[in-house]
Amino acid sequence: MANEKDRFYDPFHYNHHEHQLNLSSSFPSFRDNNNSAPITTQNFQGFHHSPSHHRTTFTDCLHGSMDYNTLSRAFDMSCSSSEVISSIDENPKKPGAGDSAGISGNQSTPNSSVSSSSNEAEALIEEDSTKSQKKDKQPKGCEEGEEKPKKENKSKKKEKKAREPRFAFLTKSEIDNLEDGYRWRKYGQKAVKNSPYPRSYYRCTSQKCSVKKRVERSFQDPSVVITTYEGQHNHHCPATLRGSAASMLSAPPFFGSSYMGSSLPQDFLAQFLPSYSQNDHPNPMFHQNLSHNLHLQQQQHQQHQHQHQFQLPRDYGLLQDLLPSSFPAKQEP
DNA sequence: CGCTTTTGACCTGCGC
DNA sequence: GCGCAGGTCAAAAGCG
Repeated sequence: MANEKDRFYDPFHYNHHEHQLNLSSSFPSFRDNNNSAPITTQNFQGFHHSPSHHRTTFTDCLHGSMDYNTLSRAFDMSCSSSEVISSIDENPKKPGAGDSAGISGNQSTPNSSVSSSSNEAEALIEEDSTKSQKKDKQPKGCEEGEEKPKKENKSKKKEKKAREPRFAFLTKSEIDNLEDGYRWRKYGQKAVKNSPYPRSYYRCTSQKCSVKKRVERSFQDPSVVITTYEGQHNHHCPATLRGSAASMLSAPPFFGSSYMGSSLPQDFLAQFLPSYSQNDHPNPMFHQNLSHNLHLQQQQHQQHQHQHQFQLPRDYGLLQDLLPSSFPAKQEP
């Protein structure tokens, strides 16, 4: 079933000094044509060696059916303020691949040198894609605004409702529910098989917005939070409307203050912005916030390097001080 | 009082 | 068909 979700794109390979995160090794669908060296457990962990710090260090790995919509959706929604280890788009895997693996981690990857987090990322994707393909159920009678018994509703729902695309992030944080500028209401929590950590289900509290997110902690690396967004907000980020601090939230986490002066955002933007024409982005605030934030951050970085210029959310707090020594330092003017 | 969280029950789909 | 696991519902409890 070859729909547009089955298209694969080359992953990003973020090379910054010797740091490289090549999650293509985790995803058989992806191979780096130029640099086949997969990330090893050592260099992956070295990259993230700081223990349980809240950092904004987007590394890379936009992956899977990574088209513009997915990206923009991710940028709009994934305002996680902690260290984003990887962002993963829904990856429809070939059928027959171990669906049961889920995030249980009992699957074997072709490349044994991938990090555990990468393994788990793959597992997550696998779970997402396969589940979303095979159980496209949305047994919500309440959405139609009618009060009917559940069974009646469900028996009616014969036709499969297309599931919203998902976008998952691995985030290194001690905080489970990361601030992303949107308001969420928790509607469920489930124990995850083979994991001591539960999975929480959240819905956007905005009316008519059906975006959901799942938050769970990696059982392999408890410092990693796996956040999976599903759907696209049909409204502005509430925090965006409340000043510059919030406006940061509307930009992706790697535009945060941690990277001021670093080349990563610029490099990253150089890859991305051509496809992000201002006219195209569904969220008019995106570019405004993005350019505004970058400009503001550069200005303030030069003037007040050691001060926090924004009213950052709780997990932004330590950003300035917590960059690992192995990470490229901010360029002093 | 209104909103959010908790939590047990329920539903659905898949594998065996 | 049954059991399992993921996902959702909704009443109750909690909170500001």
